[in-house]
Amino acid sequence: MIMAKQRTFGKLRDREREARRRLIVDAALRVFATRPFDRASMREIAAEAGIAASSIYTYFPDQQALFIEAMTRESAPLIEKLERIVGRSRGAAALERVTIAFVEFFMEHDSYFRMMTHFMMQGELGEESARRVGEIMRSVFDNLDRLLPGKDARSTRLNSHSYFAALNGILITFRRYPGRGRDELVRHMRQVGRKLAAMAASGMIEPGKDGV
Amino acid sequence: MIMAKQRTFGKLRDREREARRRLIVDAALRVFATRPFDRASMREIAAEAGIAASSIYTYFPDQQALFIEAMTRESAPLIEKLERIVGRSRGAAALERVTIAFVEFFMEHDSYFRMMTHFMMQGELGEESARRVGEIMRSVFDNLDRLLPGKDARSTRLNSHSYFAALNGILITFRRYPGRGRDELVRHMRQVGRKLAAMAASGMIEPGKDGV
DNA sequence: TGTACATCAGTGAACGCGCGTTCACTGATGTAC
DNA sequence: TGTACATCAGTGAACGCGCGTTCACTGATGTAC
Repeated sequence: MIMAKQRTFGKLRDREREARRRLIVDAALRVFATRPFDRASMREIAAEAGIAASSIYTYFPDQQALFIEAMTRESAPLIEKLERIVGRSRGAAALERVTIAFVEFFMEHDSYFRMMTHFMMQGELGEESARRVGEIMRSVFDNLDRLLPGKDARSTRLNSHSYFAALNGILITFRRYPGRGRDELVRHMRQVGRKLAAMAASGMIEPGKDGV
Repeated sequence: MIMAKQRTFGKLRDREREARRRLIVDAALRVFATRPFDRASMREIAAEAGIAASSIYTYFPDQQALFIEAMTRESAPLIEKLERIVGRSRGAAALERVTIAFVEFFMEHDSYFRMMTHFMMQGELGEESARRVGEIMRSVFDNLDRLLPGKDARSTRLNSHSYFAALNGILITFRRYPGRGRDELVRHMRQVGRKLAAMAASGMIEPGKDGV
């Protein structure tokens, strides 16, 4: 009996702990919506969550762990969106839809994009962080695989890698291209995206394999 | 006479000033070879140049100006390399050569790549800085234009933008892909690059326009 | 049911650090007469 | 040629800032008897 009771209390405590972690991550995401993630301080996130900065360390070992958690959370809707598109269409049209979705998503989630590229570029991640970044990337690759089938699994994956790189490049290169307004840039990125999608459709998809 | 003398002295002084600016930029580049540019402090660059940190401010208004100058300097050999390739070859082969050159150059000039993406992404550059970044990008576009002619000037430029984005994406995405060694990654990036080059060659270059 | 004790999330203040930049000053060099 | 003065590159120390993280402590809650 005592054991059972303890277990129940333990579970409740765990659930509360989880809930509090979530609140902190929520606060972090709200702060990230305000400013680039690398200018979001622990103090500011704590203030947004209504707790002391030191309290964050009860739930996360350090800043990077919190950031990675926030990033993982924010990636979920993108992955779902890609799955939905890939689930109901194929071929060049689907590729174009994925591309546009990618551009729009990252324009809406600026901090996430910066975080993702930051973590992809800096390469001094802890083991766990590297694992989680890798996992997000693989989810994207898996979806692209279904749109860009090559002559075998290896070649399919290479297609996905190449196309993902191109997608990233669009955002990196033109998100802040100097001297143009935001709307103009979004239009331009869509255009570049469509170009790349068309190019990939004609250059990558093996005839008769696109499942349409 | 006096005027002429003054002018000569003035010129000499200007030349010396230029030479000293160069020495500081040289030192900065040496430091950038050691660590990511965003961890290179003014103090460290000054130490490398053998002067006091405060002396840098005699030659550059602030850190960003120095960094942009260093970046501009470091971009010169890349542009020259691209020009050489484009000058003596065309079509799919040239595109592949450009792609490989791009990958190799940025693997050798890590800090430059990080700086370039940093400045492209952050978008809060001063007017002069934005102008210089834009200038570098345009130099690359101009060279790509000659390899990716479209049906008109507008479409040619769109091709170049798209391909440049893809090139950037390769580096961003795979330069530090977790769990792989550097050589393995370079091989992978070359492979991805060749894939994209082939794709662009078949999807972008208008038949009869590639000048081969 | 009441009381002494244990646990632990949460806190504010402080630590230690590193940074870009400013500023009063120096000393060497050039200028004027 | 010699002397008083002006210029200005270069300096070291300090300013002011913001940050991630630690730590001794608190007070509320749960536990044991």
